[in-house]
Amino acid sequence: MQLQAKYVALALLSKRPMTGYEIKKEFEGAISFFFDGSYGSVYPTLKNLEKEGCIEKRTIVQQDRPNKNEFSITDAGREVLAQYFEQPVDADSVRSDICMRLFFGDKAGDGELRNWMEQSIGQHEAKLAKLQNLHDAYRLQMPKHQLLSLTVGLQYHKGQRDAMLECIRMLDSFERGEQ
Amino acid sequence: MQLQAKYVALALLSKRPMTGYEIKKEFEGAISFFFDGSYGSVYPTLKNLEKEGCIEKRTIVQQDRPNKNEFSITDAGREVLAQYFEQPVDADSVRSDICMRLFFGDKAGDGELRNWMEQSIGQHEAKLAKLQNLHDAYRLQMPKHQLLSLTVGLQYHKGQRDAMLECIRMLDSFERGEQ
DNA sequence: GGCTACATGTAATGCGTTACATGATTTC
DNA sequence: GAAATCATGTAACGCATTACATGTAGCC
Repeated sequence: MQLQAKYVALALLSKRPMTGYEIKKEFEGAISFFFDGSYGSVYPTLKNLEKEGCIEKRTIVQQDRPNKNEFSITDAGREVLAQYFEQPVDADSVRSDICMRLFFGDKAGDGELRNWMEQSIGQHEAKLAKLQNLHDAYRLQMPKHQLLSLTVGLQYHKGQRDAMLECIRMLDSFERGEQ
Repeated sequence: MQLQAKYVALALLSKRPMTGYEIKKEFEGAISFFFDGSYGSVYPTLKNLEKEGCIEKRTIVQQDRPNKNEFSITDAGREVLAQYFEQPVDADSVRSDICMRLFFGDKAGDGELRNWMEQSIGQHEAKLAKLQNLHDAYRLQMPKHQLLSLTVGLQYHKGQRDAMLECIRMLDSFERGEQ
């Protein structure tokens, strides 16, 4: 059983009822470290979950804004979520373009390799800043397990940024002929 | 342009001609850190690449073994690969079941959380051992950029393992009431 | 006047997974 | 005798992505 939008949505709805729009917002916060999904995955996922009886829709009419569809989890949904948590932990899956480029970058010059690594460093630092903000802003109200998850995310981006910096140093030393 | 089986296969074939079976083997080695794919993705991918003129098939008849289909990259394929490398670096994508469980694990007991983290530690250590073996065995023959990629992979698994250990310590201190 | 936030969805397409299907040879 | 390695593929299905499509309200 792998991590998919379905379970993340269900887990969010187990805290409180939400709209698709709000779920997507959550995907962009602390969750963005371990999962990401677009509207194109959120709405179809909700539709399926509703069809399966895992969630229920309630339409909230608004005059000044577009109407909302608010979903709440059902007992069946809670059961599906519980079954997910009973499964063995699935290994993390990583897809890394930068590593692909490092691995196969024999035809790229050192300048290009360096440029790629700097792009990657920028990406990790942006995410780091985001997670750090969340951490600083909500540390005190956040349930302890959420803090644990954030810790892992912070570690990941720090570790990858540092690994890139280390690689740049390695490149430098290669250039100086210290093979 | 995201990292997909297509580009990994093309990059492997840019080094030397290979069969689908060999490509799958490569997926299980150092590449496994940044990409993974099953036979069900390898063979259809090769078929598509051939249809697009990016690779060429040569059947090698063997008497004692099943026949092989060996693929080599064409100029068109080299061009497609070069275009891939010209794109901006795509951010790494991570999907982490363990972080999902930490984030939403409010209903799980501390024992369960700990058990999950230990599973995760085991997974990272297994990968670590594999990459470390590759590193030790081929460090001297390996091109420098492949070494860089391995460095990043090692860092990742070490970092995640250590983050899990840190989380276990945090759990302990929560338990002792040091909120 | 333009951008952002709010709010929902569909259609086409692509990519990948799992399971199925086969079968010889070599090694323990 | 059993298991692993070599070797190739298909079919069904599921999940996700991208782009499209629409429209208001409030802020700068």
